[in-house]
Parts: sequence; structure tokens; C-alpha cells
Amino acid sequence: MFNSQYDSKLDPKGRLALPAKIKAAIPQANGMTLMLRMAEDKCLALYPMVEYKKLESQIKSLNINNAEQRMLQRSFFNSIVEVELDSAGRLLIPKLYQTYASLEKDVVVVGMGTRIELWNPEQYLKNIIVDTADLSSLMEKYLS
Amino acid sequence: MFNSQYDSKLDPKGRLALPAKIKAAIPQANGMTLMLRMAEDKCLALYPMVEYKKLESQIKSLNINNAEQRMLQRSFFNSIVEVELDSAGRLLIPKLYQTYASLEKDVVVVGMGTRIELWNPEQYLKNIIVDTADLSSLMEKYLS
DNA sequence: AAAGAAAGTGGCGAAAAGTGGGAGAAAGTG
DNA sequence: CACTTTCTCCCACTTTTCGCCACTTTCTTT
Repeated sequence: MFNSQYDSKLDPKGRLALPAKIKAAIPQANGMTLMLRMAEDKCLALYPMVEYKKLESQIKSLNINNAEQRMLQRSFFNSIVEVELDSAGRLLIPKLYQTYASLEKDVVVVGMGTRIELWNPEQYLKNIIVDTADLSSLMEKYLS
Repeated sequence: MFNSQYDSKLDPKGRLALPAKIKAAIPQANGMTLMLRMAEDKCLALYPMVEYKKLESQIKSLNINNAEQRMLQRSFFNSIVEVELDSAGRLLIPKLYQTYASLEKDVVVVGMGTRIELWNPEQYLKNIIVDTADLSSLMEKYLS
């Protein structure tokens, strides 16, 4: 399970060094191939193979003969790409994906349970609950 | 379970020595992995694995495709980190967590039933009931 | 009160993590 | 087809981390 948040940097070549704690939590089933996805709220989501397969099978089970579901399928598959960790444990973020998430130099890496999220720092602040009181009341709402 | 309060100190490396009484009360002494969380009122909460898992399973069951629930998940996971006790029974508090709770040198360690809380001393005083009369009336209000 | 044991503290060195760069391959272009 | 440019893979160096060990202090017991 991934957790905590880390400040990381893209180097001039567009490579991102994953924090050691995050890297250590990735199940190394398929070598070090991960799936990178343009996800909600203009962030990038990074899935270990095992987790990605679960998601993919849900998408695959949609009915291709239904216009809406077909469009959903297409939009899912076109926004996902395989990435590999290099020998130093970094991954190359393709230009298109950097642009989508407005990643320049500083990147916030967030462990989000079953997946890892990559954020532009300013964008990130808009998508978390900063006030701990607000967080408490949300937890009160959803948790027993 | 955990109780009482202790004055402890962060060493220059940010390591905190847990009081022996607290340490002894942690279940599963082997391995000694604990979960550290930025908790309410700017304190840090330290959960034994068993207790953390209960909390995590509730968060995991939220729907990631719902905006509000996703935000809650993110805000939970980003404020949690694994910490390990070293061979001398100390744990390293990451910088980000020290900052969150304004921990400098002196730290108040509080046994809080199922979890352990770490406080900045001044902050701690603002979050307890100092007057025993006030405490009595509160107990009267809530306890039968 | 002394001695022994347990707890607390400090520091060092090995190992890992982070960072940068260069060479070779592949792709694109005239 | 040849030349240029971009991309990718890998190596090496620097920096930081953390696990371990040894010393000091405090508590307890006889």
C-alpha cells in the first residue's frame, strides 16, 4: 500500500526519481513496468501492473456496441501508457503527460493506497483538504 | 492499552525515544512498524499496525470515482507514513511531520487508549482540560 | 549506599538513494 | 542514402540516510 507524500523533481530530461519508500512498496511482479494514466483533476496516476489489470478488466467488460461505453473505452485507453523504471529507479514522463498535468520541475508524489499520484504543486493544494477540521468532519460523514 | 503522559526529547537527527512504559504496551513487539499520522489539533498520532489496519480498511472502501470521497482518501493517505523503531527503540519523525506538529526539542508523549499522541508542549496545554472542576463537569455531562 | 541492569543518548561508518552525464541507438529529414 | 537530432539506456560520482554500537545516566534491588 502506498502512502505519504513527497516532493520530487523532474530532471531536464523529464525523468522523475521515485522516493525510495514508494519504490519499495511496488509489487515487482512484472519487472518494473508501471502504467501511467492521465487521471482525475489533472493529475497523473501510476499503477503497479497488478492494480492496472483490475482496472483494465473493468473497462474491457464494457459493451463496445454501445456508443457511450465505446467512447469511454477509447478515452481510457488513449490516456494510458506503459513506463519503465531505469536502472537508477527513475521513470520517464512522456511530454504529453507532463503537459497534461502541468509538470515542470517540482512534482508532488502522493501514495494513494493502490496507486501513486503525480501532481503539479499548486494544483495539488487545490485537491486536498488542508484544514484538519474539514477533514475530520468528512471522516465523520463517511466513516463509522 | 496506552495511558499516562511523558516528557521526551527529539535528538538533533529527529529521533524520538519512546518511554519504556509506552513501548512495552505496543502489541507485536517484533518488527515494530508503526503508522504515524498528522492528526487533529496539530498533533501526531502513532498507531500500532493492528489499529491502523482498521482505519485503513474503512478508507479503502471509499469510491475513488467520486470527487469528494477521492479527496478524502487522498487527504488521509498523504498524511500517513510508516515508521520503524530502531534497535534502541527510537523512531525517526520525518521533517514534514515535525513541522506539522511544531516539534522542536521537547515532545509530550501521551498514551491515548488505542493510539499514542505526540505534542508540542505549548500546543498540548491548549488541548487538555487543566482545571479539575471543568473536567468533572464534562464527565458529568457525558458519562452516566 | 553500592552495584547491576535497564533506559536514554550520541556518533560513526556502511550502504543506499539521488543526480548528472555521456555514449550508442533509433528516428527523422533533406 | 547520409547526416542530424532526439531519445534511451547505463554508468559513476556525490550526498544522505539509517542501522548499529558504545557510552552515559537513571532506576531498582539487595
